[in-house]
Amino acid sequence: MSSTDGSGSTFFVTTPIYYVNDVPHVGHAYTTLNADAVARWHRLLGDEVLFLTGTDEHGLKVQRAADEAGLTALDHATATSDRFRSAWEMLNISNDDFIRTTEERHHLAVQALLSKAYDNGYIYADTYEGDYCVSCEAYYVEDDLVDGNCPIHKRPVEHMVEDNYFFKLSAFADQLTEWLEADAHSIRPTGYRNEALGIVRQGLDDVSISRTSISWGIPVPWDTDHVFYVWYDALINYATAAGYGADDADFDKWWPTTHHFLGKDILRFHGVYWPAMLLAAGITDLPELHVHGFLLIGGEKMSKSGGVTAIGPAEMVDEFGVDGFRYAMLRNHSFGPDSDFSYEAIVERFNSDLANTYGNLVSRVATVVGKKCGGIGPAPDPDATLATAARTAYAEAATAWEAVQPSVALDATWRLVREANEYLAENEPWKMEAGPEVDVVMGNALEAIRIATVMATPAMPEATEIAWKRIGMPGLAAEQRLPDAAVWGGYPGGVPVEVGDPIFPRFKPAS
RNA sequence: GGCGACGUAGCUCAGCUGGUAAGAGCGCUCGACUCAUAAUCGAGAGGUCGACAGUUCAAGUCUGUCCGUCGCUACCA
Repeated sequence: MSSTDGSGSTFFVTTPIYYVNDVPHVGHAYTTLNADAVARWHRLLGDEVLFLTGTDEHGLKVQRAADEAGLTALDHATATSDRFRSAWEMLNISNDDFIRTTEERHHLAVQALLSKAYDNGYIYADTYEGDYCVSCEAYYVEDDLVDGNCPIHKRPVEHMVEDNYFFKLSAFADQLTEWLEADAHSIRPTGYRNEALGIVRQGLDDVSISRTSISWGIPVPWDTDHVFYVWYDALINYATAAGYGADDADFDKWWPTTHHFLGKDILRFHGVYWPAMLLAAGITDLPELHVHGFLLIGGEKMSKSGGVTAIGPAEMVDEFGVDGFRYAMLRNHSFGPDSDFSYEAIVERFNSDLANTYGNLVSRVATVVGKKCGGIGPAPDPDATLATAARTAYAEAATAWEAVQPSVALDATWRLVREANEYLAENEPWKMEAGPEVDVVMGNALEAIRIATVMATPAMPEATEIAWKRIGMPGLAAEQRLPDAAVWGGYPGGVPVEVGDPIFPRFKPAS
């Protein structure tokens, strides 16, 4: 199940598929960046990685938005889907696949998977009558309504009577409980696993999974008057991309190593409904979930309905650069709990960690090598004291990445960078005469930079390549293979070191 | 109402199954250095670990109550 031994395991990692009616914001970026960083770490380990993101495009809300815009639902979905695609390109997201739920391959997989559940007796027809909120695309019981309005959108509900297909969620309570209790890695961090257990314990009702009132969806194959309700088509995207129903060998290869990244708001769907659907279809390998909290602004939730201004990733990238933004997002927020997002915190982080500690280290080392070593980076000393720091940093970072704690991993990585700065202060190579003594000091500093740079590539794919070239390393930092590349002594020596402009110029707020 | 999370230095947070004299980064003060991006290095100040009670030889670390903040309770990461 775990795939971090670096021996060519597979690793399938996903983000949620984002609803096309949304505009990409910092929250979407947060989930996606964490998944991306973990995907990149696994590539460093030599794992074969399949990293999936995409867009969720069915449902009445999309259809109505398209009507308003005077477009077909598909054209509208395409236009909005592209906003996510370009946002992820801008953020250097290394997804291997981008799925759209409107794609043929997805329709086939959904129909195949749910047909299987139907054949297995877990889907049945029934009539549903109730008050329906179009915005939610959900029924409400009277107790939930606020003055006859939808409690979320505060708009009138519509009374509807529908023949629906229902998923026998109630049949899976025991299996879900067993899975959650037996597998400590089923849902992490643990708090969210407990929440999922709580949901199951509170009792599971069967859920309606089809609609006759809309056509913008995936037809129910055994009754084409119906389309599947958007959530039940959406979740299946993960299976689609892994090859479900299309390529059994592919599916068998990827599915056992599935890791879903998601925010806590959709824990119910991913931690309860989705595993039950898989079980209903006879798939007993259940995914691992990595659940994170919300980014808060001034302690308040950031969302449309929360009324807090949503911030676009593009403006953050304009301010801090792609890698500055990526690093700050990963380093400032512990993966799991809610945490405060602030511009000031990013500025602090950028200046402290990137400009002062890492960027400045590269600059000062390059300059001294230029002056004392003729611009040629010397080889490190195999027994340098810094070697211990490097070993510790790698061990801690590797553990943290494995546990999906990027902030911890980067903290560990930066300890090595700080120790390199300390090492220089202790040895004062700029005071020495050119010769073997300086060479050893500078070789060690360069080696520390090399190792830290490899370890930082998941967070900063561009800047690390610049640093990699500066210190004269051939190839790409991202092409290195861990753990070997983190072993002390990999810096070859005898290669040219270039001074260049600061990689991260210190940030001065516009004000 | 139900379920849950959180409350540790000015700020953001680490502190696993209880046991060396409570930690890190940032910020602040002082000092050093001058290779470097007004960067770096060192030293220091600063906390009765939300409150109360309990369990224990021993509690941020377990139990209970309370106070405070927040979230979820079908569809916004």
